[in-house]
This record gives sequence, structure tokens and C-alpha cells, in this order.
Amino acid sequence: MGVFSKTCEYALRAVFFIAHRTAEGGKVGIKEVADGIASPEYFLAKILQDLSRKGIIQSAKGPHGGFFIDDKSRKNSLSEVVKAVDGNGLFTGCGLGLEYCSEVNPCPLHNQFKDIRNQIYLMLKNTSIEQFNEDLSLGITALKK
Amino acid sequence: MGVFSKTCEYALRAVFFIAHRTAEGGKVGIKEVADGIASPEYFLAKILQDLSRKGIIQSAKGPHGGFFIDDKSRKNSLSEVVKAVDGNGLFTGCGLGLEYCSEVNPCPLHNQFKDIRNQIYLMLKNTSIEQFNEDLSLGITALKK
DNA sequence: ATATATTAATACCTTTTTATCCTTTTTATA
DNA sequence: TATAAAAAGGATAAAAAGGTATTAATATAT
Repeated sequence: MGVFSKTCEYALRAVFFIAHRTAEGGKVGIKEVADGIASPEYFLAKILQDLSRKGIIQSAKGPHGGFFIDDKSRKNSLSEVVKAVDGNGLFTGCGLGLEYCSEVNPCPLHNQFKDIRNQIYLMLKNTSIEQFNEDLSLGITALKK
Repeated sequence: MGVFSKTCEYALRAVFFIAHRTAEGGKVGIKEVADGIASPEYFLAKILQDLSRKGIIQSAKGPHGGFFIDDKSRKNSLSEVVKAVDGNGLFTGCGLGLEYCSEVNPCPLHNQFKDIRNQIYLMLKNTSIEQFNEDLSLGITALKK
């Protein structure tokens, strides 16, 4: 098990792919995205529908339709994507799964875990969707396998 | 979804509870543990069996039997518990779920995520099972709900 | 107008995780 | 030695996550 759900992993990879692929305008079809990030096509379709409904990405139907990310959306931080898919339990929840864990009623790991949570949040908050476009163009980073 | 699986959350809470409860010797039964950490009894039983098989905790059958943690085991770090339950994917895996992600073939998030992973690992590595016994005795920290 | 390419919606299937129940084995002690 | 107490183990079920297939809706080129 990783930090993110499989759904969220696909979502992040897809968002990077679409942002990169449509940086100069245009749209990209679901098949191409699925292939580009090595994800199951139909499953990804559901994820992208959801992201589109939530305004994380955009889509257009019909011929020459496809998915894309507009100028405003591509400035979004990854925390928005993660929140849309996995909720913000990762940023706020107790490490030991205790419902009422808080500053006044902490679990043993509360303080240590608070730092971790915060670190994860800051990392995602300070990273934008578009910021890897160049690396992807240069082939410095990979999105499949 | 949290950082750990539900199974792992129960395991960590149980390990804290048992260590605290048997710090002065003696054993504690499954019912008491389940009640003490607000977990489903039979599900927890499976988890504890597994932890016992893997040497993270100890158990004794028969009258006056139960679970306990010996002196050596209570010095174990939490990373051992997590590794036993969730494997070490959390410490080594790619944030985007890419199989071949590495220093030479990184995903976009590789460097940022490496730090997070490491932070999680160090936190767990540097925290022992027994180190919360006192807080638990004083009622400073909680293990249920 | 119509055919076509495309996403949207929906329904369904499979696997994994979480949870429960029941039986068996072990063991202390009366 | 019988009994009771406790964990161990097996079988099953429910829920959630992950994945597939099909149909509907729709924009656009012709």
C-alpha cells in the first residue's frame, strides 16, 4: 500500500500527462492518456469524468473533443487533485485511525504524525500540475510503468 | 484513506496497548485488548495471530494465557510493526505507483516524495513500541475512538 | 440532416480488505 | 485426568476498491 490510493495515483499521472500534452492548446483522447500513463482505460475514464465534474480538468465531447486543462486549472496545486480523489483525510486524519484524536485528546503518535501530515500537505500544496511540463518534454521524467 | 491500512492502525494501537498493559509482566486477553483499542474482536484476533507468528508480540494459550510483549520485543521500533503488516512499500514505493521509478528513471514527483518517504520511515524507526507506556499510564494519550 | 468521433453515464464484474463465526488445539489447574 | 480458559485456525460473508463493457448523449464535419 502506498500513501495514495491507486485511483489517486492514476489521477495524478493523468493530470501531469494531460497538462503536458495540452500545454500548447488542443485536447487529448482517453485512449492516448491511458496508454501514456499505463493505466486501465475504462477505469481511468471514470476517474477523469470525476475530475472533470470537479473542475480539476476539462473535457469536450464530439469530434476533436477530448480532455484538456485550461490555463487557470494548470496552476492548481497537487493538493487539490488529491483532495478531489482521496478526500483530505490524508491531511487531517489521525495516523492510528482514531476519530477523536486531537491536540486535547491525542493518540500516542499524534505529535510525530502531525509533522508528517504537514510535510505531505506542504509538498503537494507547493507543487503545481504544470510544473513538470518541461521535464516531461525533455524526457527527464517518466509517467508509465 | 489514511497513510496506514486499517489492519495496520489496529496493529499499532494493539501493540501500544499490550506493551503498556504488560509492562510489569503478565498477559492480556484478546477481549480486553479489543475493548481497550475499540477494534472488532475477531478481526483483531487475526491480526495478533499474525504479529505473534512474526515475533512482533508473544502469546500463550490456556488458562491465564494471553498476549504480551517481551523485553526485547518492546524495544522494537514501529517500523518493524508496519513492515510486518503493510510491507515496506510505504518506505520504498513510488508515490505515483510506478514500478520502475528510481533515481535514474524518476517520476515527476520522485524527489519531493523521496523526502516524505524518508521522513515517515525515520519517524517510525525512531519510535519504539514501549516509549508511550508512561503517557498511557498517566492518561495523557488515548488508544480508543 | 446525418454520420461519426468523442466523452458521459451506467451497470456490472473481480479482487482485496475488513469483519464474523465456529471449530480445534493447547495448557494450567482443580 | 477432566475441565475450563485461552489462542490458533478455517470457512465464510460483507463492504470497498479496482476494473470492464455497454449504451447514451453530444458536438461537429460534411
